[in-house]
Amino acid sequence: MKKEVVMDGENRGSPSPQLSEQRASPLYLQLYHLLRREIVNGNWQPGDQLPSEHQLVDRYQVSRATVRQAMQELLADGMIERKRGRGSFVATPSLEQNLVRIVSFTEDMQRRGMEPQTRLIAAGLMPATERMARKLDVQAGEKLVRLERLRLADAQPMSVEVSCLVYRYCGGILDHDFTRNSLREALWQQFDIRLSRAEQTIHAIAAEEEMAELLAIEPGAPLLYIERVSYSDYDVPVEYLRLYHRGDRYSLYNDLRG
Amino acid sequence: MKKEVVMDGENRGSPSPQLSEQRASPLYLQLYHLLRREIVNGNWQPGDQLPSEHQLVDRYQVSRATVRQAMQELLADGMIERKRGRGSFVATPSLEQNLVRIVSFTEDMQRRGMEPQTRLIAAGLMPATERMARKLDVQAGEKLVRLERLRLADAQPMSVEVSCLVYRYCGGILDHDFTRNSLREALWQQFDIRLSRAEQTIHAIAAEEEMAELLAIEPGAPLLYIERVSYSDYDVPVEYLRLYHRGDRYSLYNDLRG
DNA sequence: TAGTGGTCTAGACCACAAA
DNA sequence: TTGTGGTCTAGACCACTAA
Repeated sequence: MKKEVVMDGENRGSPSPQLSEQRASPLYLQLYHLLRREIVNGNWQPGDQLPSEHQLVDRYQVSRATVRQAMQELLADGMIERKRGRGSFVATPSLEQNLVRIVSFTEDMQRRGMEPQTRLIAAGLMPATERMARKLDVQAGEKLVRLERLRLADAQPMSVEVSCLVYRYCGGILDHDFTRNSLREALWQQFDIRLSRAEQTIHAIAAEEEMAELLAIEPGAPLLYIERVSYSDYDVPVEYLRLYHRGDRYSLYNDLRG
Repeated sequence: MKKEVVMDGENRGSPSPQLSEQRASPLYLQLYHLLRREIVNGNWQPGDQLPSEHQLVDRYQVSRATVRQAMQELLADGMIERKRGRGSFVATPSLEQNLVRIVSFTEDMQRRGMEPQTRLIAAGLMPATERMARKLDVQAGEKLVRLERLRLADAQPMSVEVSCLVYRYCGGILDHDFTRNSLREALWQQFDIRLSRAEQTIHAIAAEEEMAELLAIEPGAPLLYIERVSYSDYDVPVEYLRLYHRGDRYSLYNDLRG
């Protein structure tokens, strides 16, 4: 860098044309989000080469270490691959990612080479049960939005998703067409709520009669059942989601360290 | 650092008393493994404070960035927590770790606050089936060690583990007492094989009659079924493992990024 | 106030891949 | 030979915690 300005916390020497000088968040995180957006929005496709570290240093006027830290985050997300001597490339999305990132059903099915489709089973309001209230950190009885959708892959039932959202945060969300648009998208665009992280548990359960009928399987057939609580930027629980995946059609994949 | 020696790749100025000067592996990885060992061996207990970055810099004569890189790896493993202004601490093992690291049944159960126990169902040799051969990258019919164990928690059946190992790599392993000692331990001590990573898939299946009997459940009851291939340091597949967990007693947990 | 981890810079040498 | 990412150093300022 050509800056001779001493860093003083207020102004570290006009960081870049595009990274905020207000230091709302660390430079490496700003750069991370900026690059991530290019990938998520599809501006950069799987296999595409990212700008080199050197180019990013030049373009955003930050040090190489800062660029590398941003890249490291993308790597941890599984969004890029890096090859010494060659460069950094947008990763081909893998099945593993649905145990690392929050992935939409549509995206998930496309990776599996299947045609996704959605049917709305039910949409309405309900009071929070004890269990839901605990998970969402609200009072029992608090008004929730309940959304039940059947997901199909290649025209065959794959999963049932039951979403429960805190009404207080996203009242008008029921106006949305959930068979066409993603719930996450709606939360973001209409209510400025970004789901920044989630916690989930994974179980094997037997299908109850009602669920079996929806999924076109025998009652008692095994389901991969996932319970997930998603949190906003401010670490407030926003959604309590239950996923019922057909055991004969759906599985998860991941890597372990030794 | 007080070195005025210029780094030249052969000798970067006698790095430290305890980190190899031969640069067999990067300094930060050596330090990572060194610290990791202290934790895995139980020399440092959950909640214990690790030496500060500054102390590690002094002790091992490396730069702070190198220390931080080692710490970063431990953090990614979920083995430590770091608190600004306080220090780094050995993490209390969480249930999440069995989706991040290879965790022994014993360790897993202790985290769940249960008493682990093992019964040997079968141990012997068998020829590799087509499927196994593919997974282990050997010829179909190649001699494998097969090990079947029933795992109990609080004296109740929890899981069945079926291990298949390439006989060529670890012939004499059957002499081991697998109800008392871990398979990983034996591979390491007797054959110098370290399982450095693994790939797994997670399914929900219905218990077959035989499995149901072992696990003391009804035939058809849901199982969390995991298929795992573990690789050695040299990225050679060593073990093909099948885990059958009782759906009513066992579940997995993990965090997602937004 | 002293000590911790978090962020950032500027610059170096390295191994690796491709032309 | 050039350009890439991988490793490493030395030193700086910051925010946070606890005494």
